[in-house]
Amino acid sequence: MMDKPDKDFDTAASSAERPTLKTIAFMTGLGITTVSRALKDAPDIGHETKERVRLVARQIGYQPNRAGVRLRTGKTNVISLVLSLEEEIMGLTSPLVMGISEILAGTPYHLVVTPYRTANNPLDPIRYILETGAADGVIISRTEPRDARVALMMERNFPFVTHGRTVMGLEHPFHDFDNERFAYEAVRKLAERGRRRLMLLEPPPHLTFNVHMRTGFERGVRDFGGTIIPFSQVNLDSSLPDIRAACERVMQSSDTPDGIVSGSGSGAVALIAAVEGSGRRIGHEIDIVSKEPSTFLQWLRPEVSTMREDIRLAGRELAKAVIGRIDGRPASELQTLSYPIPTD
Amino acid sequence: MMDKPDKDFDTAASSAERPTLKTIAFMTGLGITTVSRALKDAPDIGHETKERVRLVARQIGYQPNRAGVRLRTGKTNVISLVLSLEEEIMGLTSPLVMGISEILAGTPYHLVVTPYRTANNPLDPIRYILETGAADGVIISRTEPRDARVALMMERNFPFVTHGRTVMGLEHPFHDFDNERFAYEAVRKLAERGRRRLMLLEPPPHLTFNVHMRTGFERGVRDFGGTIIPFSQVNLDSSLPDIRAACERVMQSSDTPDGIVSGSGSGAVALIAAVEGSGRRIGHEIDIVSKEPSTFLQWLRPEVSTMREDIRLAGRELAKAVIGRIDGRPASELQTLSYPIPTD
DNA sequence: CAAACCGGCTGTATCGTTTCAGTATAATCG
DNA sequence: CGATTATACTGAAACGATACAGCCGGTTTG
Repeated sequence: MMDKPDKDFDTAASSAERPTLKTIAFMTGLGITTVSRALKDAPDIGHETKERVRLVARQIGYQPNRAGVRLRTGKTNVISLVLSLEEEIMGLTSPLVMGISEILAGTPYHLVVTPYRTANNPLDPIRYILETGAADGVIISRTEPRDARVALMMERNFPFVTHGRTVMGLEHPFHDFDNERFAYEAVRKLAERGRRRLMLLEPPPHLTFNVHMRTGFERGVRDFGGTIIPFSQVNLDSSLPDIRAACERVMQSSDTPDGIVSGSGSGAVALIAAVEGSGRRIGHEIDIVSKEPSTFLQWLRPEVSTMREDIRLAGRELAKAVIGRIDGRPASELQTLSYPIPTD
Repeated sequence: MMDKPDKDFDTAASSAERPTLKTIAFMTGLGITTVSRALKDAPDIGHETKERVRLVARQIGYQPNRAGVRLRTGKTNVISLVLSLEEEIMGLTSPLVMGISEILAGTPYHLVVTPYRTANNPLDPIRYILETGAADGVIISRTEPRDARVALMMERNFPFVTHGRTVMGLEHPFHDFDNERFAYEAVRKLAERGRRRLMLLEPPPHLTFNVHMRTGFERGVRDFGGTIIPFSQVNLDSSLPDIRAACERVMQSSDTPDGIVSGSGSGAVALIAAVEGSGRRIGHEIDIVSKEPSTFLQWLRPEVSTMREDIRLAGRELAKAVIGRIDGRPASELQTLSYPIPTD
């Protein structure tokens, strides 16, 4: 039967097993406590001892057991990226994840993706994280002006950062793209081409950047002249076929635009299809300015004027901000804005 | 100074703190062990007792402490998605992550994104996970025919799934898109339009699906007739400007194609730009067939024939496969293929 | 009728780490 | 010189969960 496994020769120095503090303690002849404190550079450990411990630790490739640390201290070394499962529509998740990962790679933090269905309460994942202590910090997007998630995490004093700003008189870390500027510059471009009847494919109304983009748009129209063609039946969250259909309807109405601003690259695709479907040619009867995440439009429709939003950068900034917050830096130092990048 | 925190009224039943087994044990009057075993539906616990425990647990919203479980059992409840930081190029990370999350949402598993730089050894993240026991299962992509990561994980008998197949006589879980079929059908389409001088923008040579796609392409050319215009200076990993430049060169040479197959949507964009830049019109002097991840091309260049690859589905299949493997199901049951989706 | 068995429950040890409250030795002080 | 203090180190307890080896009262068995 020979069932008894010949374990427990692991008094300390076994080689196959993963090294722990105990292993180092045995090898150096020190106590576990001493090793622990030496590795954290505590002031009450002798200099030479620290050196010795560090050397051994490096040699045997010691890495603290995450479960042990987490159980004892509550520190998870996890950053949670909270995403709507439907977010894909905008396809901006890839670069965001990459940007975050890039920063986290140099830290002990792991990135955990925590999804939720927009149908459900977006507070659910936040509650989960708060209640179970699943992460040390959270990154959220689709930020609303009065965002319940922000309120909740502020109240609990939990480190987080938002992709997008809020309007609730609470100081918290954020990174945002200057959508107001984008829209303003977009209108300027259209005006320069003599366009006067302007239309905006806007962000979903409940999200903060809806206000920003519309503000920029309206300010542009005011400053550069023109009229606004309403187009609020659809928004950037609408399906592309819906956007296309809505745009086709407008193009067949009596009140048609000669300039369109699109808040996203994929939205622009639908608009282009609709516009061209109506027999109009971009650059001739009508102009379009779009935000472009990658390099698509620029090549397929050079007539469409674009400005880039660097989402990977956003990821990096967001990661730096949460970590900053976890490290106790004040929120006011962790608020950054990025600007439209010209794509000539 | 009133510094002493009034903790430790937590003998068991405190309400603010997160409930543990101890809490339930106190409330039910049972031992901690009993509660633990009752919740796992162990056979040696009375029926009524189980009911009682379950009821209380549900009432107070008990959730096992992950660190506790992990420390004791080694079970992490983590699935690690190992990604190249440069993978973004193909932009397929979003839907992949969404698909995986969708499945994981119904399980205790969390999704951790583990990045690496392609410059470094792709084995690094695998070694890290293996050595630190950072996950219960791994999902890898950019699979090679003789993939060292696969060999390593098989040897250690560690649960994983590959996005793409290998050719090393080892039976392991995978999900793959039938790129051979895709290329074959692509050639068929071109042939139907009378195209005879065919060119393929192929996957990176070291990845398995390079072989698949080329096999399908070559089989198609053989079956439907035509000649192959070599185009191996660039591949799907090349930058779009590089692809464009290479394609422009070909279009100016004496040996020009009249039909092109593109292994990716973004690659197609570069090809289109080059082709049109050379004065040729798609659908007239030349035809292009492309794989399309989203709905872009179809609308901007309806002349380009496309077939969709459902990456979100891939994410779902991959997630199901790792979990299956973790649950001990044989690899042979966890191998799936998905097929090109016509985009009419 | 003692022995074996069974159902249902529980105490203890353990995973790896950190915190707390020390201890031992040597140096400093009045 | 005894008492204080600093320096360098250490054992025990705890975080929450699970595996293991019991325990106890009652029934079956030979």
